[in-house]
Amino acid sequence: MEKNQTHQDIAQLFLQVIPLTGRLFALQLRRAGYGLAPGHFRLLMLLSEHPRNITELAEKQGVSAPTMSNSISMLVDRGWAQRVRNPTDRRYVLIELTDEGCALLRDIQQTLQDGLTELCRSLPSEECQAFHNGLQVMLSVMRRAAEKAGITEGLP
Amino acid sequence: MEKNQTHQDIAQLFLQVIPLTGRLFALQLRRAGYGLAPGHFRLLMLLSEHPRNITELAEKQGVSAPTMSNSISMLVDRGWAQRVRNPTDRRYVLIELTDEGCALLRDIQQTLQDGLTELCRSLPSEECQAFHNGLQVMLSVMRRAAEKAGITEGLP
DNA sequence: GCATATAATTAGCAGAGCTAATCATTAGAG
DNA sequence: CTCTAATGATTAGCTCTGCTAATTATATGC
Repeated sequence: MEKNQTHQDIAQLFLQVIPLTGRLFALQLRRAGYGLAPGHFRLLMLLSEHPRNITELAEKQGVSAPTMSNSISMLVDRGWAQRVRNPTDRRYVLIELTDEGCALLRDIQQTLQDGLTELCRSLPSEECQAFHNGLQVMLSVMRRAAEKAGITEGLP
Repeated sequence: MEKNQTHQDIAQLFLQVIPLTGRLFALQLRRAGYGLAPGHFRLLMLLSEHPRNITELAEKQGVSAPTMSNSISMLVDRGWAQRVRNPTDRRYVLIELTDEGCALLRDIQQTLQDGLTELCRSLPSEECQAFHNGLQVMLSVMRRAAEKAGITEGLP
């Protein structure tokens, strides 16, 4: 029973912190002025690993294929990605980041990272450590959740 | 220099785990079938504390007043909230949850909580503890971030 | 008592999500 | 070999969440 108590506490904390964090993430991204939605940041990260096709991206992102197709069109229109038809099976369209797309991702990552690093700076080192450990557990938990939800995670 | 290394690690982990978590959160909410966006969940939580006016909600949520007005209209149309004019200053509109709105929030909270509790069940107890500690630090960090970003946080 | 400030809404736009329908290409059965 | 399935991507048409600019209603203050 004691352990279930902890699980409840975790769930309650989680439901407080995640929506807040999500709002902040969206807000920072909006203020950065690139017109990127929160989901597109992850999309850029997926593409930065290696080119992928629409269907795979849609699955990994947990959205429908038409939605992904539109998102990619947006990235292409802005010069951040390009469509490449697979010559051996011409049904497939491989999406790859352009140099500008890579630069954009690096830029946004750097901005967000700087902000967070700044926030961590005033943290006592044991809290820093706790944050770090907690994030590691959270990542593994969320990866299992992703698997269960059918959105194959796919980041290294 | 060693501490900055930790900060970097934290930031990188954070940028991996938060977008993934956000996608999962949005997906679960979409699949729950209430037609709620991730931000609306937090909005319901804010309203469940006590009634607030549009401007205050917009600030706390980090969106513009017109956007908040529209979101509230949606909640009202679906019977989850109601507008009440403040009689002493009739410019203000206080938004309060209806009983249906409270029930909806409880319902969604329960669903999300159950899913997370289930995921935690298979976690070794020290990882559970690490997750819990990490979330506490994260909450305090995000509250400071919210303050810096000008979205006064306001949850207890 | 009238100008100004404040709270909320409306108008009008872009973009992200959906389903259903369509187009292009490949794979497979006869 | 051809003609039907299946598969991948897109288009069409909708809803909803964001935004800014403009409008309406109410209070405040000189």
